[in-house]
Amino acid sequence: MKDRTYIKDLRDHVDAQVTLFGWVSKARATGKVSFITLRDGSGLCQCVLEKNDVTAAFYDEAKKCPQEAAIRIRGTIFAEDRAVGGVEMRDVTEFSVVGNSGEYPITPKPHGTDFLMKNRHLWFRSQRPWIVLRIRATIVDAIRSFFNDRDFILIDTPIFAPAAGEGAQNLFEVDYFDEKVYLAQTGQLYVEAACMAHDKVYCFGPTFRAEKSKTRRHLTEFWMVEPEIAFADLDDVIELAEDFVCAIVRRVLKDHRADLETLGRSIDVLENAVKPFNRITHAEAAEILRGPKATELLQTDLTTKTARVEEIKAALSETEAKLSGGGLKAWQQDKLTAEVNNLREEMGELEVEIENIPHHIELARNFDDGGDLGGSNETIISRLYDTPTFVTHYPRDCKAFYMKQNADDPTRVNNVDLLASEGFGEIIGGSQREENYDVLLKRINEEGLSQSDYEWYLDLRRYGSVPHGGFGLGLERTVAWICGLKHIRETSAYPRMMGKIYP
RNA sequence: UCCCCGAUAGCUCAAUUGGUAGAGCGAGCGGCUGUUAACCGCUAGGUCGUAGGUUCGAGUCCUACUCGGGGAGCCA
Repeated sequence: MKDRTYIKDLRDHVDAQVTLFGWVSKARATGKVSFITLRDGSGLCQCVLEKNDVTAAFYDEAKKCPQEAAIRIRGTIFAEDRAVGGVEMRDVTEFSVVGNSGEYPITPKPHGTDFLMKNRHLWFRSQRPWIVLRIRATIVDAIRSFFNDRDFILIDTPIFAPAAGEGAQNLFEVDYFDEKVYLAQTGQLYVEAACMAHDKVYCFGPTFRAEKSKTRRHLTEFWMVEPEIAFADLDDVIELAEDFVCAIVRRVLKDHRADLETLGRSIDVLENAVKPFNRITHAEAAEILRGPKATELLQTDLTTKTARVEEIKAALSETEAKLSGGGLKAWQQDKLTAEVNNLREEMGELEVEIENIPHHIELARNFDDGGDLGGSNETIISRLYDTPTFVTHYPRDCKAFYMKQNADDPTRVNNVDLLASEGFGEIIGGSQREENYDVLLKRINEEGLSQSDYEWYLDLRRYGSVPHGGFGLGLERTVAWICGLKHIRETSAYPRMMGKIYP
């Protein structure tokens, strides 16, 4: 298979003969011309076969080629404005089937989520999921390059963890030779130890949460990258996070502009993700939430969403009247029915949102200064600004034991969360770590954790303890934000969620 | 754990107050020289999620269960 050209390179082969290998993504045939849209690992290309003396030997076979059959095809590349991608293959001289295809379950028509998830192994051949997984791969590469280029050392932290960090109810328990261990929910404590050896380190791998949440923001298995830096305070951590997120976004904009447009992602929103990001403290966030701005935002939401529902209702009755009016071709009926279904789906979502708004208003108004930000509050804060927003200095009592107590206000810690714009939620959580032995030990005891589990961790404060800190970035939430996906399951090739383990 | 919605052909969906189960796509066959979800004609394809109940009669009504979707709580 040496003589093979990839579709992404076809612009360099105009007027030349090439051989393509790939899968039939779409096929249409007329009497004497048939069109095959071919997909290889690099893109899509339309191949046009005309029935003539040259093609007689294989024309009928090619014409009957079903969706997703794997083929080899040789022909000449022409510049062609009518074809997607600007080039197409004509004057085909050779054609063969590498692997035939049966009745392919995923058709060009719409499918339901359940069906698509059960066919995830096939679904990601389709255009949108195909693009999303490519962007994910680019983001992973951007993450690795960012840290490697800055002399961070990669440390792989264990997935079997002996002790529960913070409360065992959201961890997966594993039988480890008759001993109870847990699947890691973070590599942070381990990466802190490595930080004292290498100064700048990061880990990047899967983490697990047994949270019984069935929402569009949760997976039970997801990837997290966690850098840790020595001789650093909270400001250093925030600066690193800011540079990091900017670098990822810039890389995706550079490599995937056309893909983002295909996904329908607003490029402007991503271009707004430049330094400096917006920065507020938890206390300021609380004030905003309880103040008129938050309520106003939600009231406006309520008005626009209610108006949209009325609009949809009008459109629905109009379309339904057209449908029952008769005199339509079958395909017109099909199209109108699809429109009706889309409208109904949108209306259903809006109605749930409208129902929740009063609750969210109450949550914001009565926000407790001593508590964590809830999901709806995060959404409110992030939607008030164009750039991603850092929220710092949360109350000590709602955060993990290892976070550095604030010097001016001991009820707060030097931590930071980064909220992605447009209500996509928290993509980063980080902090300066408590480097003082006595304070850390006191916190471990206060949280009711067993000191013996953390002796090794306390050692870091016994031998050359320095101010240090880091953060964790959730890969899937970042991909969802950058691609503008409303559901996190689409960011992973094989998403694991509550009640979902196949394929 | 709680609340709302759903389950009918391989897929997406219809089926009027309870009265013979339908369409499009996909599949198969035929036609058409430029298609972009092509088009035109024909063919095949169903224990209406499971188990009970009401009724002369249940896809339709009732109960329980299973599975799925969305949300709340909880969380990163």
